Amino acid sequence: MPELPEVEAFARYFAKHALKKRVARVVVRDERVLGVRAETLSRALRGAAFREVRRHGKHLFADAGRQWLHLHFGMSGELTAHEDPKAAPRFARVIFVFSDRTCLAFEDMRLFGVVDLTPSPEQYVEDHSLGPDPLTPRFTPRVFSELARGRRGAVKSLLMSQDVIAGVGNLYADETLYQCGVHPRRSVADLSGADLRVLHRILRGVLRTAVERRIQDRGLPPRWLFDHREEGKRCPQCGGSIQRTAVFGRTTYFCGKHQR
DNA sequence: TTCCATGTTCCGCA
DNA sequence: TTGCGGAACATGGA
Repeated sequence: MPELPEVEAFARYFAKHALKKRVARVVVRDERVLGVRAETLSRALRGAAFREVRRHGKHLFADAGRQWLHLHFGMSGELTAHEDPKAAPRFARVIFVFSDRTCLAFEDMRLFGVVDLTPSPEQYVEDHSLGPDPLTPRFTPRVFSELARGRRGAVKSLLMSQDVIAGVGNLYADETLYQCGVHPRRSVADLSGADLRVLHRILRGVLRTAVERRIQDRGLPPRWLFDHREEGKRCPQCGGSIQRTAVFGRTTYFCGKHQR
C-alpha cells in the first residue's frame, strides 16, 4: 500500500528503530530488490550510523555519511523492526542488523521495491525528474497550476504523474477526485483556476489526514472512498453508485453521481 | 485455475 | 512533444 502517507509512516518508523544506531552488517536475502551490488551496499553501510531520514514522495532516504540509503517500496514493501535478526519474516529481502543486535527488515513480497544508494536525496530527485512533494511548502497552489498548465490528459493522470507531483498513487488519486467531486477522466484543460485551487487544497488535506492516520496505525475515515472501492457499492457521501473503470492503466473507482 | 493487485519502466502509436 | 494503452516485472490471495 505504499503511497506518500504510508512512506511517511515508514520514515517515522525508521527514525524510531534505526536512527543513530551503528550498522553491524547488512543481510541480503534476495538480491532482486537491490539497485547496487550487495557488496557495495554492505561496504557503504557497515560501521556507519544513520544520521537523518528524509522522504520525497514515495521515496525514503537515510543519511549514512558518505552516501544515502534509498528505499522504494514498490507495491508491497514495508519496514519491520525485530529484536533478533533470525526472527525476520519470510519476505524480509534485506535486513539491516545493528550493533545492539536489533534489526530493521525491508520486506517486499512482490519484489517491486528497490534498495540502493544515492549521493543525496536532492541528486536522486533531480536524476529521476521527480516533481515536488505535495506536503512541502514549495508545493503552492501557484506551483500546482503551473504544473497543470498545458496538459491535455485526464486529471487522474496528472495527479499520478511522479514528474508533476511525487507521491500520489492510484488510491490517493481516486480519493482526492472523489472528495473534489471531479470525474477521474475529466480533462485537465477543462479545469478552471478555481478548480485547480480546490484540487490542490483537497489533495493536501487527504494526504495530511492519511499521514496522521497511518502514523497512528489507524484506518482512513469511513466516509472516504477508500473502504468502498467495489463496483456497485453505495457512495457514503451522496448515495450514488460506485463505478469501476480504468484510467492511466489503473483500476479506478469513482461515484457515478457526484463526480463530474 | 484464473484474475487481480497500492508501483515503475519501456515500447509503440496517435 | 505529449500522453496514453499495454506489457512486463514477481508473487500471493480471492
